[in-house]
Amino acid sequence: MTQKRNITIDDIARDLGVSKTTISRAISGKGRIGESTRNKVMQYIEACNYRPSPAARGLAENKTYNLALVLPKSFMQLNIPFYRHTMNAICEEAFAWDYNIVICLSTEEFPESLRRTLDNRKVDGVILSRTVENDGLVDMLKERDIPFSTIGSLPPQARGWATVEADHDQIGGCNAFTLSFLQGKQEKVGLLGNDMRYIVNQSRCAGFNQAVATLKYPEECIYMRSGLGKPADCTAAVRELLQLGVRKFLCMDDEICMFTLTALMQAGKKIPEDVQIASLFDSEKLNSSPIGISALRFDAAELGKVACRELLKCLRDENYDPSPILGYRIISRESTL
Amino acid sequence: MTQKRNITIDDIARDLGVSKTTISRAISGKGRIGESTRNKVMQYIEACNYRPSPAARGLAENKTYNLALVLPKSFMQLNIPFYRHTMNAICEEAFAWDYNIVICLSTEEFPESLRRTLDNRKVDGVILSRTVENDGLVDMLKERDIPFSTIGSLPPQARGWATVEADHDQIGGCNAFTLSFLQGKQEKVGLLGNDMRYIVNQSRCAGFNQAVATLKYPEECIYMRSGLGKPADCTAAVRELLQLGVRKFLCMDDEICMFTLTALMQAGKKIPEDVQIASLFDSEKLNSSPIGISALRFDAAELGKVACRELLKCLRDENYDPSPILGYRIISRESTL
DNA sequence: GTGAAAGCGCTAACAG
DNA sequence: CTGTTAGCGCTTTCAC
Repeated sequence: MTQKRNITIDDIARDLGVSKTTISRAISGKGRIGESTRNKVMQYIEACNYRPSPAARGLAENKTYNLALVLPKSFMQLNIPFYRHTMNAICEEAFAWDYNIVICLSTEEFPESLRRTLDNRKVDGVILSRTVENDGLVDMLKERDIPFSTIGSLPPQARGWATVEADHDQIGGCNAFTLSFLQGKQEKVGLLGNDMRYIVNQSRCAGFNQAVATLKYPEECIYMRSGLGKPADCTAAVRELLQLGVRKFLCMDDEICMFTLTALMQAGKKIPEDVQIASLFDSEKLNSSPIGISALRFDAAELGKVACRELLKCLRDENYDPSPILGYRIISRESTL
Repeated sequence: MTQKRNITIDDIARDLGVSKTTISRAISGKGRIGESTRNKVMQYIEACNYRPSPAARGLAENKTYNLALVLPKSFMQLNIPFYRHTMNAICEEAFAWDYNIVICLSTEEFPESLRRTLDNRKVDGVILSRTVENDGLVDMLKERDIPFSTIGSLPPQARGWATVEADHDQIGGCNAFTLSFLQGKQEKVGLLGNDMRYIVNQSRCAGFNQAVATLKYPEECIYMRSGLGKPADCTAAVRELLQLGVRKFLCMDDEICMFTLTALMQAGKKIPEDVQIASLFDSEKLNSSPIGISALRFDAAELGKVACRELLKCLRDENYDPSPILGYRIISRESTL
């Protein structure tokens, strides 16, 4: 029952007794065309359920109507809510523009997937799902001069390389959050984080530093520990800080926060009576905590959506915002009462 | 520094003083071509870093070199390790064949994403990441006669509709696992699951039933409860079964298993002394249990890989296995000692 | 406002 | 073994 050959623009032109140019114009809306002919064409198209071939259009226009979303392989191994939410939003936004998302599992260590996708000219633009220091992928994109947007800010030396650099107001948010976390009597505070090569961690750190500067917090009351990706490392750091008399634990992300919480509870600490804990990134992971954790909330989905949308606008030569900044919300829960 | 226009097959033909057909043949390997000319061409191509345009090739061959991976939106909201692992493997396999994966977030309730991708002829084939009863997506694929493979078996009435129907030996695995779980003295057993419209749950149930039949387990000792997607529902079911004297809890998947475990511990039961628990699906989620949970292990990544590979073989007109079945492993841990 | 014709870059008969 | 030629389906000058 399926027609062998797909119906083409020529078929329609013949059936309607007009030229294919006219059909093309009716569909694209470009060029001048009579209202009546246009309606006639659109109706016919609707009736026979015609769809232009993107391959042919792509060849003629030198476009693919595809965007690459670059995801680190670790996204596949670990449960990282942030990536899921951004990916979801990106797919939805792309759909709204009649674009498709192709997945590239690439990092600087394994750039092949993205590289070949670019070599093959399979996409019109790229979305980088995270930003890292000295990212070879960014260099690759810049060299080839292909439009791309980043989720998260680029490091200072690469500022402006991306077509779109979308981020939350990490610094402002972390500044405000730290300010409220540290209010009241001055106590020793620990800032715990994982990999500092991630720009996002650098920004959070910067926000924190702004806050302690404002508060004129003495340096000897501040303890920073990073590289705590493994639970054991985090536990060790927590033990050490407890020993040193730290009473406030600020975690750079949700995962570190859960590690820290576990370590704190193992140490027999009562929260918030004995010690306080909070996270600079809220996520559903914090839900598995027996106690509500105060956290800074960012809208991952919105960020993905914006990163995708502005890139698409650029590809369409519309006005776009090259560096959209999104807000934050401070969520207060029992852990800091 | 980037050459404005991409280098084409014609450029090479001209530079090398041969026809473009020759170039085409050298690249594709199809048709006869002299060893020496071929080398000459390949060398030149290598030197100038030429890549054929997939858009042009696609137009000529009526192919896209893209595959769609259909994922339920819930994948984006929930932490479901299975999807992550299959997706990872699928992307890798596609990469190995120089194909790209485009993501369609679609379910029967929201088929638009897949539908439009097909309407636009953006892909050569489709991979369905799960199978459900009466899936509208399957009908859509079959109607359009587009090659597709499923991860998981199709329901009986749709058997054979897919190009490739890849699955683990759910029935055999669940049979064997149940047999070993139920060994020893005959006790009341509960089978807990979520949505029975998923074919995978039906298969697991079938495997379980085979086992109890073999063991001549009396019907009044078997308690099945399904639709336990919400923790509260699961807890209620567990309470009820405990009341009824059930001592063995077999869970159809990792999530239900964690719910059940929590409910059991809340009820003050000691495992495995008081009650035993096991899961018909092993995953990293079970790691967050304080006690090792016996489980049936399937290799999600391998399944995704096979589903992708066999589909690709089919698209290349190579011999392929339309219904690959993968094995399982029984993992014994403390929960059933 | 509409049409003719020349591509876009590659594949695939069909000759030689 | 290699070249000629005619598309694939759509966009886009440039005339009319």
